[in-house]
Amino acid sequence: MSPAERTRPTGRDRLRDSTLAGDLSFLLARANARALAAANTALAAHGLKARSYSVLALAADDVRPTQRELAEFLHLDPSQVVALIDGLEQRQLVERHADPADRRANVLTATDAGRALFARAQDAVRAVGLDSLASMTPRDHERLAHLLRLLAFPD
Amino acid sequence: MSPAERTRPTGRDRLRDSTLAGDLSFLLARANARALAAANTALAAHGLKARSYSVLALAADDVRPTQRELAEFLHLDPSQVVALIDGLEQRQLVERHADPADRRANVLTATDAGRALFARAQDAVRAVGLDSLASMTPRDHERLAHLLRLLAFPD
DNA sequence: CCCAAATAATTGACATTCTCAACGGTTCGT
DNA sequence: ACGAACCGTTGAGAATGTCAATTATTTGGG
Repeated sequence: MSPAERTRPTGRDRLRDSTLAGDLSFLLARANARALAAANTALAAHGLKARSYSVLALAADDVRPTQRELAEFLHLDPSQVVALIDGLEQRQLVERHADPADRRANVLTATDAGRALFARAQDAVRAVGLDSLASMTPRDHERLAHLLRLLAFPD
Repeated sequence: MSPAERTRPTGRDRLRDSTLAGDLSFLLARANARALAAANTALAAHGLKARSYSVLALAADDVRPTQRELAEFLHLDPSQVVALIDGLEQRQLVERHADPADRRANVLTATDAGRALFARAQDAVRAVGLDSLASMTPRDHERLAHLLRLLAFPD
């Protein structure tokens, strides 16, 4: 143990005791950064990232979203959705279908291969997700989800 | 009301009922995206972004962090911290001080102007932050902070 | 019905941010 | 004393974010 660690708080603790560390937005950002990093490493083996995983998840869930709906839901620019879907479509994981009700819009669906890959990717994400949440009771987990929903969907 | 809205769930609701929408990581990402956007628009008037605001906050809070500590705490690459501090230092808001205990390290402090700007920026952030949290009781607010801390600082 | 305005997807340009590798100066362990 | 590890810095290249313009389609008002 170094002298500094005995005589005064270590740098890590000084930062954790800071005003910023008590700020909800900061905690949100840091928790998200951690979850994102964990998810991305888990998904890398399947050739996915958090973004493409989210798109694939919605396509595989029979939500049949249009690209605009995806953009709003994932907080992305419509042009980013184009690139995202291009990548998945080239890998034959998803398909664009012209919406019969509005031929401007494309409805996104998953192929069988897309559903299969998503199932595997979901398992991988769940496996690492447990690391951080193992110490949290199911009750707290549900509480957290509820409170986050209030922030994620305020209206 | 359009026929589609009466006969089946609207696109927005279909997405919110999806499996992905129940995922904690997704809620975290979306809540963070919203908070970040709100903070950034509030900070723009002061020439700050969430990142530079965070750095300034720690400098103004007498935490005296080194650049490496900042990088770890904010989940940034050390090279990004350099650019961030360069910007703040050129505006005379913060100062780099060689750490007497370790001359490789720079300790960051805030100038009087930096503290003054931070105080104003903090007010601006608080003003918009209340919008999303107004419907949340102080009790829930504290619960959420506690649960997020578990995810943000797992060790 | 017709036309202007609004909307969905796409493209391309540009800025910002992320990620890495390399380097000089400093400290640490042995 | 010496090699390994570490801090800050620089620079390059990839990935992401942001925005304007374009085409095709829908919508609403006259």
